[in-house]
Amino acid sequence: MKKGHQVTMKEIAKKLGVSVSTISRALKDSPELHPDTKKRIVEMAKEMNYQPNLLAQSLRISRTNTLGVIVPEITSHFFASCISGIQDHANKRGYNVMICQSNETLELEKANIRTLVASQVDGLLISLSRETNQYDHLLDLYNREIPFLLFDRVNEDIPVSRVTFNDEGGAYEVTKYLIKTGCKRVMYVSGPEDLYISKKRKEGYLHALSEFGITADPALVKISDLTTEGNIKVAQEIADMENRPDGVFCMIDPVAIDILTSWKAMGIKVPTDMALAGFTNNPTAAVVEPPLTTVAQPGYEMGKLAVTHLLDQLDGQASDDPISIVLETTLVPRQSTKALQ
Amino acid sequence: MKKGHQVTMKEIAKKLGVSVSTISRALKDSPELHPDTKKRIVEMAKEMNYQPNLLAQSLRISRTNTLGVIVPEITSHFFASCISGIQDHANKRGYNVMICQSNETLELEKANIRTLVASQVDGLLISLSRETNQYDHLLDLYNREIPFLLFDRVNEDIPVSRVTFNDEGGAYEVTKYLIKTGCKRVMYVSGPEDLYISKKRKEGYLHALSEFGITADPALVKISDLTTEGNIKVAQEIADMENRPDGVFCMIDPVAIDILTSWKAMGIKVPTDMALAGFTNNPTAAVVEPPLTTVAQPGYEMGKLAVTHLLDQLDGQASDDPISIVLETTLVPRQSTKALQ
DNA sequence: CTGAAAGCGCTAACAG
DNA sequence: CTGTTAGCGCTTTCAG
Repeated sequence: MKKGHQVTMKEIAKKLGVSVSTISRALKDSPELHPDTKKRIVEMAKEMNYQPNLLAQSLRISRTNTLGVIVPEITSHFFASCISGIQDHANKRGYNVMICQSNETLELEKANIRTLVASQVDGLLISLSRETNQYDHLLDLYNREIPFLLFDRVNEDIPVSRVTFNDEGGAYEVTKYLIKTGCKRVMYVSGPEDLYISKKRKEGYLHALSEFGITADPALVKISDLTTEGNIKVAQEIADMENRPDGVFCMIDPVAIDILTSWKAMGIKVPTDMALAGFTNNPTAAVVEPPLTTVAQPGYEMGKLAVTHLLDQLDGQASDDPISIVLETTLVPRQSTKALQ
Repeated sequence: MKKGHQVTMKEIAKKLGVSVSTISRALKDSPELHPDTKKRIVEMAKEMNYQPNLLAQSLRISRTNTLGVIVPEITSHFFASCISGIQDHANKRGYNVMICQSNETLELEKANIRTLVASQVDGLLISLSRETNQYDHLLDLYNREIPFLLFDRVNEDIPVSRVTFNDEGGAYEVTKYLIKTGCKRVMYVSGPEDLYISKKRKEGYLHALSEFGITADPALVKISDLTTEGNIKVAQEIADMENRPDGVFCMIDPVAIDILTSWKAMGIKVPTDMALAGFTNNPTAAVVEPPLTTVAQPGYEMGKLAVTHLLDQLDGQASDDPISIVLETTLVPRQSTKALQ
């Protein structure tokens, strides 16, 4: 299939007997131009259904007005919300967005960066894959002075702006809530330990424990690989414990939901036998039975802040010095935990 | 913030004392080139960390190897799955993807098309917004011979390939299932009547009724505007009916879930008082209580088929004549309906 | 086997 | 106010 012909400035110029530069000027509403010729040109352009070739324009002005976005998984509701926020606010400022997903692999993350850079995007918004434990590709971006920032899944060693949630604070709040609703032995189900959020949320968990004078018990921290199978395994392990926890805080909602489902099948009641809480506030969290207590992370807002900061840097409204933007989370109490007294 | 300098072929040429065309040939592994010079060039390119400028390349060969995708809503799990399928398979064939969302508005749909076309994408994959009831922008694409196809939210009057689900068949199956599990009065809760899927699924619903010799009762078709408020209103109306249905098939899962939630609050039991079924198989459908009987639509697969067909057309492996690809759906029986006897 | 030259569509000095 | 010219980075004839 071959694309049909696109009208160019040259053709308008020929038809009107003027030069291409005049066309160019007329179409960008240059002041130094006779109003009449301008009018003639604009009308003719419309009549011929002229559409500028952004490729040529970008090549010429060496700016594409396009940003690249890399997320681990587009089908995750949270990342989809981020993208939505990024796109809306990029468009608002005249920018387009190219979205890629790394499918949680370092290899694709690198490949995505390569093609986005080759496509001459003006900047990049990146959320790291789970696999990413080495950062040459990011340092390379940094060294080549390609503007980018990290959001949500960040690394703190790269001298670049990042947008994160107050993960520690959110985890602290939910753990505190579990304790205040009567839990004496609160467990934390973490993801792989090298993940940024695994660490941060554990810090919040530990912080809450210590605040209530509870000694952290290593038996009350479990690690899931975050697959459904892994989550089910953890659910089983907890059920098998001689001295079960009475409250379980899971690093992310899907873990909590898998555990909830497993427990249901085993006849374990939530929250009476054990209370359960998650993190993220996925749509599913609201509809499971019982509805899941969790911590809301406004993804759209994160996307908006991230893209706004990057664009501010690009057009000089913000300093190039890296900053860290931290969004607050909100505890969403539901029925998977007991009520406050 | 200014982007750092990017290495160009010119610079490699100067450093090596050869011409730019030689660099170009070496980098695309042209056979008519001395192996030694080729090797020297490739090594130098790597050393200098050369990255081709896709913009310049695309302008020259008038092909971008980029496809544009427009979906109504990126945060919908179904569309996110489609995008995922599109992206994976586009990448596999050396294409990039630019994703846009119309936010269910005609205006943004048009604007998205305009910028994607201006960006010289090689083709477009479009799923129409709910608002789209006029098709000039698509006919324009058609007249300008820009390759595109429609998927899921399609219009049948545009002479262009489309990829859809067998909506009628899916609706037929689920209605039949409701009848076979004992429902005598099955209701259909539709979306706005001009929507393609509203019509198709209604056809399937009516087909099943007639097959069982049941006369369609206009009181057993309700229309929701698909907002949560609208859905709740419908739930209330059903509850208020003197002669309630005993089975309700909703056009999409969110409607069913909102109704389920409303009914729960009113003390109506599902499926004993009324059975309930949806369509799409959203992640939430599996976790509500009771789990929702629904019809699965493999979004990833749809994306894959759509992009594969478009790329086949682009590189001549498939005819340019429009075809209609219809994917089958799968009934997913769960506990929101009674069991088969 | 390699180089020179033209040109993709556009913008931006520089002249007039 | 408008045209001429050069060139963004790359590919591709056409010569040699």
